[in-house]
Amino acid sequence: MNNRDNMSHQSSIDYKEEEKLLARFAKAMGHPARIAILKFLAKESDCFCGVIVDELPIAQATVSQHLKELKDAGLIQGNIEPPKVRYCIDPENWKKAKELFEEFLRMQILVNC
Amino acid sequence: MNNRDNMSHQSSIDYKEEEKLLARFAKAMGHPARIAILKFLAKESDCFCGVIVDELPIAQATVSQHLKELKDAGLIQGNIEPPKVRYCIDPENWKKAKELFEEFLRMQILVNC
DNA sequence: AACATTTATCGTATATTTGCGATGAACAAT
DNA sequence: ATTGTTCATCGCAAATATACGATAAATGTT
Repeated sequence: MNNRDNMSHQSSIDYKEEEKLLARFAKAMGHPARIAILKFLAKESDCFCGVIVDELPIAQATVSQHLKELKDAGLIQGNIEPPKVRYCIDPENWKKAKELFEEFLRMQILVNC
Repeated sequence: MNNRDNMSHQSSIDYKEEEKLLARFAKAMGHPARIAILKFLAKESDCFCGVIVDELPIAQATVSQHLKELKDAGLIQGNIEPPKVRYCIDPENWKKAKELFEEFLRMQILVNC
C-alpha cells in the first residue's frame, strides 16, 4: 500500500500537505448533491437537514451521509437544536478551502501541445 | 436508481448542469496524485508521462489511470509524439473550471450556528 | 527483422462511495 | 407514559476508485 515499502521506482517524494488538503476539499465537493448542499447552506440561514432533503432528489439517509462527508472534510458544521440539527458552512475551513483553490487555480499554465 | 422512478419523497428537482460540471471537475481534483499532476503539468512544458511517473510515489500503470481520469474530466489533453505522449492542461476547460470554482467560492456565506 | 522505449490496457484485488429502507436515539408535546 | 418529529446509523447491494504487475500496442533504432 505505502510506497515507502516498495522502492522499485523513483518514489522519492510523497504528496505535500497542501496537495492532500486541497484534494480532500475537492473530493468533498466531487458530487452534485454536495455542491447543491453547499450552495443551499450558503444561501439559507434556516439550514435544517429536513429542508435540504426537500431540495434534493435523494432520500433522507443519503442526504445525511453527504452531510457527514462534508462535515468530515470540515466544510460544514452542525448544531443540535432538538429535535433538529442546524447546519451551516464552517467559515474558517471554507476560507482555507477558498485560499487553496484560488491559489491553485491562479497558477500560470504552460501549454505545449 | 433514477429517482424519477421513485417519487416517495419530494424529488422535484434534479441537479443543475453547472453543479454537475463543477462536481465533475472537483471529483477529478479529488486525489493528491491528480493535484500533483496538474501542478506539474502547469509548471513544466515537457510533460511526458514518464517524467510524471518519476515525480510521484505510485506505479506507471496507476499514473496512467490518473491521467485518464483527468483527461475524461477534460482538464488535460495528450498529444502523441511517438513513442511518447506529451500531456498538458486543456486550456479551455481549465478556464471553465476556474470560472466555475471562483464563482462558487465567491458566493456569500451566511452562517447561523 | 529484432530490440528498446514509452504508454495504454487488462486482469485482479481491495477499499471506498453511493444509495436505499429500516431502525435507533434524542427530545418535545400531549 | 405515549406519541410524533427529526436526524443518524446500521445493514445491505451495487457501482466506482485505487493500486499493482503483466502484457500489448506503437514506433524509433539498430
